[in-house]
Amino acid sequence: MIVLLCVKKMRKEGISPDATTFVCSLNACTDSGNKQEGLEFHSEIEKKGLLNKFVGNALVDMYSKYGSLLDAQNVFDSLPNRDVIAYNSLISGYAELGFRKEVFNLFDKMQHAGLFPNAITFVGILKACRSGIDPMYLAGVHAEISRKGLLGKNLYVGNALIDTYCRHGLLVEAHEVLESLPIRNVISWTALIAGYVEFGIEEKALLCFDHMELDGVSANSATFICILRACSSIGLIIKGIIIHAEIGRQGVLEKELSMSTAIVDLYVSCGLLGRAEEVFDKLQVRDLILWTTLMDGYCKQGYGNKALECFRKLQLEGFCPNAYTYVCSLNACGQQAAAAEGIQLHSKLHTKGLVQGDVFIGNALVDMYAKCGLLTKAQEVFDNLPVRDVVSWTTLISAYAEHKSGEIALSMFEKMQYEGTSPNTATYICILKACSAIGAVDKGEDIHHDLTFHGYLDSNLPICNALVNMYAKCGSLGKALDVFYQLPEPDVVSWTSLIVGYMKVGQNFSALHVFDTMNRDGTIPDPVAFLSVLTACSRTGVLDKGKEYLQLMTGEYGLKPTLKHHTCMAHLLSSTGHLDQAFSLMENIPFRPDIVFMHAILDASKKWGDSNIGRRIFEHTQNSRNLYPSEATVGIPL
DNA sequence: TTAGGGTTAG
Repeated sequence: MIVLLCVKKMRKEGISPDATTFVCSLNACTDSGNKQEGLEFHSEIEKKGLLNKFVGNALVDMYSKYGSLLDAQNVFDSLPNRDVIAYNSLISGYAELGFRKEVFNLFDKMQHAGLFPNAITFVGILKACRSGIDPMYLAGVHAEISRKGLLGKNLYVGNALIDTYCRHGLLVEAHEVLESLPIRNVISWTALIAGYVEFGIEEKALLCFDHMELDGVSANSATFICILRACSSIGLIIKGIIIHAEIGRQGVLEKELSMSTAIVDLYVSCGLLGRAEEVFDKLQVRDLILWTTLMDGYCKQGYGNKALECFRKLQLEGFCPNAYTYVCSLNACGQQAAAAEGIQLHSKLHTKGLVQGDVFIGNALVDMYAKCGLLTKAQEVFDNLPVRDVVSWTTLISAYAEHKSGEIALSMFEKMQYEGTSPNTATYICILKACSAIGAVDKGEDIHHDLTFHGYLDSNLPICNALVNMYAKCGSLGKALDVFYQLPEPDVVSWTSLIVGYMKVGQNFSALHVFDTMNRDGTIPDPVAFLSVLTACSRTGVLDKGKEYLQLMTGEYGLKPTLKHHTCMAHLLSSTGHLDQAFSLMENIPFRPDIVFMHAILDASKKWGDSNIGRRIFEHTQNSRNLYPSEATVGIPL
């Protein structure tokens, strides 16, 4: 800005800018993004015939940085002699926007012209290699950089190489490059940490962060943002709070909104809504990304209503929702089964042309309709999508699997592959769920073979769990056990699937035994595991054990029982003749009992011939709403 | 006087 003011002052004093003045002015325009003034300088330069090598290069650089690649190319083509700097400027411009072919053409051309690519050229080449290239090619570029001895001398090249490897998920290679560098700075470390976070290897990201500090390199805001994201993803709230305090000490928090966004994301993702709101409310300036982050967090925590409230508020504050915001609002509508609001959003998105224009929005719409139970609408939106990706298909398959249309889910799974889309982890989990819902164990076995063939079972615990669960629910306990015993480290989901498997074939005492084995094994039970073991208790009528497990759940593990847990206990109490205790449970739990709960007691009161309890239940029912007829039974669904 | 690296919601 100061440069441009100086030039103005110069002109007032009657001094004409020369080529050097123009170079400085063009750079000032480039840095400040002052496009209009840059264009004016360009035409003045042309008029005055001041286009020398330096001015030309500054122009190429300016247009490249503006992303006006046609203009950059035109200036470049008009230069009588192009040096390495001209090539590098244009290469960087094309690389920034992902025009790989142009970058590689220029790279060849400069060498044919007898020019030697330098470190800066390779930074551009690496940027062009961020996506869409064979990793083998990247290894070749790496070899060439090493051969030229550029890695030891120039930190920029090393850092760009780390980043490029990371973007391909080649984290071992990226880490090796970092280790091999004679000097590393905060950017080298941050690039690697970002890579680990992006590919879900948060533990390694955190190790790198510690290593970096031991190396004497201080984190900056970019590093903090990455590490906060790691904490948020794996729910490492204590570490997150420590980082938050550290950021506060360094006083960098107020400067960057993106850092506050990462902190809000951390708290909301770890369920500390109060803290998230506190940080959010204190901010003087807010942007759409911050609002959307809060909305997304609310959705993930199951507060779709709060997310929709945000959606209204942010618009009142004058923000115009973008595709991300709409995706979050659609998620919230689905979660709340708010069909009316969802339909309203759909028509708005349709008017804006976003339904056809953005596959994420299309997918979110399919999901919203599915979650609202409007499967015909979901199918209709899906059919009209101009592009369908694996997420579109998986959303639809999941919709049918969830709504007891396992057969349709299976046929969609076939159609998806026929139309050339390969299933991913999420698709396989959905389709295995569909198989278990309709007892299609044969189809499940076919999928098992596919999964083995594609090597999924060696490393993918969620898929293995879905397989154990599918065999268990289909009553093929032996096959469920076969998969289970192959698992190097079964988790609570694997164990719970096995418990369900034993119950499915009526071996309820064995189910209890599995739970005890899991506990001895050191696997921490979750609410679903407790629901499964309480179901087994209620089926076998072992009241003492049931009370023991509930005590374990609330005492040792500090978990809050849900209505379903209480329903198991009510069933257990009443079926063992303790109707009074069951009734008092009903009166004392912090939930309104549903029809399943009522039936659990009513059935037993018939069995024990206690019409008095029956009457009391009936009276209680009269006072309760929400007692729709239900197909649900006591405990975990088998 | 001209070229270069990491972070920010689906």
